[in-house]
Amino acid sequence: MPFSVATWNINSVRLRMSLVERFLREHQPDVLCLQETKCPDDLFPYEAFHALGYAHIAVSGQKGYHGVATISRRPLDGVERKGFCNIVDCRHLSAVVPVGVRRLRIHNFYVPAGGDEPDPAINPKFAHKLGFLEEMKAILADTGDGCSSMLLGDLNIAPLETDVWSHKQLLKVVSHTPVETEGLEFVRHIGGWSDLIRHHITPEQKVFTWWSYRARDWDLSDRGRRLDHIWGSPDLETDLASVTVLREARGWERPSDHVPVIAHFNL
DNA sequence: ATGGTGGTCATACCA
Repeated sequence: MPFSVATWNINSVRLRMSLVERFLREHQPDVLCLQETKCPDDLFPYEAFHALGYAHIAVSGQKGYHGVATISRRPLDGVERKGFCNIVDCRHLSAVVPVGVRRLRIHNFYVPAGGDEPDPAINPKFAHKLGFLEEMKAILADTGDGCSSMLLGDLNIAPLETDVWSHKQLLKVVSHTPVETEGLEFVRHIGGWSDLIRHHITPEQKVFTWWSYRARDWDLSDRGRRLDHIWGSPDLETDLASVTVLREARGWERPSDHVPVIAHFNL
């Protein structure tokens, strides 16, 4: 049975609802995980999603900052919102999607960006990011309940050398410092997760999902990073059909600085 | 070494 899931840091769902609608019409993923919705739950644009056939929506939003939402054409069961680092940020949402005889738990994450200075001693935002990673080690691919699992979202870290435009020039830049890249890889390994984007696109090949707003010509300079991820329990590796990074969406009118990433499965 | 752009919510804060 074909099944697809997408992740997209939308940077304000209300401002960019027309882009979301275009994406859903053109790609029709079964499940869309949004980050940085910047939208309180009571103001979420439910109706626009319902009109496109997405009847099942779980949100964890707050005013102005952060916020995640999981939008689905199939029922969502067992919705959970985890808190991290004793801060009331809306950065996680999980739900279980029944697909045929199988059940798929989908964790939607928005990891803290971490500020500019990569030193936890002087930058509380970076300390928060490292603390968040520490607590993410508890999110396991196999929880023994018979579900396959996915962990996806804006993890704000580009772990591999080919996940950034210049490994050497970004080694001291937040998102690609060794403490972050090694930390994220540890979270992934200890949780038993497979990096599904890299399962489909070899590590030799550069892949980016984010390009800064500050570049004069993002497309020409191509100084991107792979900050958005799709991880899965190892059983999903054999079910994975393809992964699409929708680079063209960065060139849409008034774009997000992140683009959608879609994983297609045969479950 | 610096500033570059964009969103939120009304003034700086965050990315």
